[in-house]
Amino acid sequence: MTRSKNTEIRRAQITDALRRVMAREGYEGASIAKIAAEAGLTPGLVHYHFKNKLEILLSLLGIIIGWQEKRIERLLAAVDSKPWRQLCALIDAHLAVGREQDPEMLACWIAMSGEALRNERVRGLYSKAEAKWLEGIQEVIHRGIQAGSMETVDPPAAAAALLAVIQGYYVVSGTSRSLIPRGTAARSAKAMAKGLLLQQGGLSPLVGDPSTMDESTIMKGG
Amino acid sequence: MTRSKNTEIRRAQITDALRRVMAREGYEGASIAKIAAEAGLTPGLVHYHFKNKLEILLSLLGIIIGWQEKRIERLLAAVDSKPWRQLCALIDAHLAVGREQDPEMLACWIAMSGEALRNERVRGLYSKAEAKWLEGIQEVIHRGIQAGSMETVDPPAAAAALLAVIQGYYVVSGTSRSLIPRGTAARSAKAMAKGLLLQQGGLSPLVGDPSTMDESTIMKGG
Amino acid sequence: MTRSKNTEIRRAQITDALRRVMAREGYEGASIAKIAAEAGLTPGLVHYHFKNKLEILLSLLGIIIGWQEKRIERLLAAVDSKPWRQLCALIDAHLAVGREQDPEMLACWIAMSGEALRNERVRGLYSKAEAKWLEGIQEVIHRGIQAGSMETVDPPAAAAALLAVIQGYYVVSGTSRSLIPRGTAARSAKAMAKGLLLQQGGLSPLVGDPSTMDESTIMKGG
Amino acid sequence: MTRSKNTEIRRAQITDALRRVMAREGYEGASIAKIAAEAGLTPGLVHYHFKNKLEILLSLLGIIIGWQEKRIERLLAAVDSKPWRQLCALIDAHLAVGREQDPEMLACWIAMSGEALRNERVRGLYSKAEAKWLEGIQEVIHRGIQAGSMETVDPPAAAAALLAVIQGYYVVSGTSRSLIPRGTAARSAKAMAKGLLLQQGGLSPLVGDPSTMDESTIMKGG
DNA sequence: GATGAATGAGCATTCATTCAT
DNA sequence: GATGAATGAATGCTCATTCAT
Repeated sequence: MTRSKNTEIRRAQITDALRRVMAREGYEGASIAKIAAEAGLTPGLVHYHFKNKLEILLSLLGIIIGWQEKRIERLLAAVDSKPWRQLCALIDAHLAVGREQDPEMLACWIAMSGEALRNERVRGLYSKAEAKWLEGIQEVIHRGIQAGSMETVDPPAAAAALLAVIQGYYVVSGTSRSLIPRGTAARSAKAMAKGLLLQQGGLSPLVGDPSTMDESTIMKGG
Repeated sequence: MTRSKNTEIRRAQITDALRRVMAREGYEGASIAKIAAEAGLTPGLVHYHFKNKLEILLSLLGIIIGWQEKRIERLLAAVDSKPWRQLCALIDAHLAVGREQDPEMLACWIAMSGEALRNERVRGLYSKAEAKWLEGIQEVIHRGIQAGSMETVDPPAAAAALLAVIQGYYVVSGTSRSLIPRGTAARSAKAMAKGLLLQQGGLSPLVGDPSTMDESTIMKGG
Repeated sequence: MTRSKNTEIRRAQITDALRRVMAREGYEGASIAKIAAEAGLTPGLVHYHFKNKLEILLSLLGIIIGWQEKRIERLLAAVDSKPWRQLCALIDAHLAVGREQDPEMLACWIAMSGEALRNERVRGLYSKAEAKWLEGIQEVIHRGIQAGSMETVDPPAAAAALLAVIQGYYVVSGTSRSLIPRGTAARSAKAMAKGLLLQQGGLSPLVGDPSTMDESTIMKGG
Repeated sequence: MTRSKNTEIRRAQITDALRRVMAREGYEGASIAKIAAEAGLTPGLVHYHFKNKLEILLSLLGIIIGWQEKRIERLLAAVDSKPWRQLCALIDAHLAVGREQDPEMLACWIAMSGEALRNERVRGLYSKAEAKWLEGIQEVIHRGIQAGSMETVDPPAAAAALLAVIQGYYVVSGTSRSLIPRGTAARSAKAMAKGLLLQQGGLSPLVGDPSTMDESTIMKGG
């Protein structure tokens, strides 16, 4: 009696199984049979709980977005923290050694980017996940500007740049791990954030049209 | 008597067809039948010129690497150019509006990253392409340090960071184009390069252990 | 609730369909589509019950071995029978007119010998089937020697020779049926058994090195 | 000019290539491409010289028959030889250690038996090859009977039995080599020939209807 | 004669999905 | 809810054969 409606449990099992299989074999490679086996269920049951394979992927994306949301909320909730502190915490949350994303999720994320390219619904949710990231970063930048500790002419561009940095480290570390010296990702990301969000006097030309920029301009800035 | 060979032409046709189909449908989705149709050939002929599907992918990767190589060589050949100029040129070559990678190639590149995760031979070549990028960046940084116009404690890390930025912009612009304000990629990337390669006095703590960093330290730097 | 299994029934259907198709078209000629059609099933279902085509062949071989085993056990179980009687029964079981192997199974057996040449797993099982035959023959010869009614310097060689006779009649009758006068196989095989297992005084030189043998030696024996 | 009409050379090359490939891979496994490669030719050229794959097989069979014919003619030409000598020579020619058929031809022969089962033209020629064997054996038996050194109520059956022995040793040694003790084939075959062709007084019941035969009958014979 | 390109049918196998039980 | 059978379309690939050169 009371044990009816285990639907949610089953859906979670299946979604999580997709995550693990997809990390190993990609989305196309994650057959219903493999997902079912990974979840300890039968293929038929998978389709009882999900209309089709795409729905499982969307469910997984939804869960990832939820995690993202919670993580960022928690970080921003530390209201008393200074903006730079929060930004560094945000970067560390994604890139710091030891606290690094688990490789399974990383492979999964890269695989999803491929699906996002060609499926509108996946792209919608994937964008939403990236947008959550972006919002968090933007919020911190906004506070930094308010507090006077950050400075940029184009806050959305700066936030997008930091998002790109994080995504970029994901892809490169997933596909050619050895190219990134161990433990440098978070540190470099912070240095780059500094470049984006601390305007040094005289350096602005560098940020401007590169065609008008020459070595001497830069040297002056340095 | 003996019929003349057209293998190279056909291989080029097929490879290019894969590029176009893969941009639309991913690697798994690019069936031999679709590739053949795209190239205006029959499926059997595709296998006459390529041992299997993977070989077409590797052929495509090889071509991309060749392009990369040439592009970077050309940029670096302008020996008289100042390092910062060269670095900006490198960044522009990959990210500047107008000269942007064609979207087909971009989608293709993302799809390949997924294959690189799972297939050793693809990963090998993919890494090689990334390594070519990296070499170019490192070469410029090296010159910049020699010339005294750049400064960093960890050149390989800085180069890797810039590689990640480029890859990151690719992925984000491919999967959620609207998140990146139009025309800001190259500009932001240069600002971040500045953060990496221009050490401002007193700012080093930011680059160091974030746990020892507080707001005041950063302010001093700015 | 849970649907009942019919795998064994289906596997038997499919295995038997292979036997029939293979008799007509050989192993390579027995496509999954043909096997499925012969069994009244769909090709997909064949692969639901068998991992691949080879497994169907091995299943068929296993069944044949089982039959062999039972037939021979039954024959030998007649313990009180005299060895020569048992040997004749064994020969009759394989070669006697009327009780002859069904032609389908015979064609199947020849087709399998071709696969046994090339595939290790098939060869292993095929050998096992032949070894079962051999064991039966050897057991009877052993009893014959014990009882003093049979005589040979090399029992294993004699048993192998009788195995070859049986296999030989199979192949010849399968490939050029008219060459063997109807109804003579079992009779001739018994005469040959006599030559192997009844040592006549003075005849040994015939069995020895043929180079030392001349007509007069043989005549002495006869 | 003079070098035109190399057709026969090419046909021989191709036929011989089929023999080698078929020994390794069977008839179905011997693709035109493999045959061509083995012969050092191009696939197109194979079809210039042979209408289709079957014709190559028939050509090969024709050659084998020719060999058979010559071998047997040579043996029988030694008219002065005594019949038992000739029979032993015949057996040795096929089964004796050292002079054994080359394994390539043996595998080839087994593969052909499979094709003979289902293709009428192959079966026709295959039978013809076996018939040549048979003729040789029958001729020797005839001489033996004339000379009084051999004795049998059914010469064709005896000849067929010896053919079966030879074919049987081929198959068994091809498919499960270890079952036949090394070097015993020819010796056992001769012993069996003796059983067939030397009627010992009182033994006839064994050769007759087995249902009328009992142990005592046989013991009398021994 | 000879080459290599091209075709089209066929192959074993995989798989998302449906459905009877 | 849950199972396992069943389907049918697709996939990568092979191959005998044809043909322009």
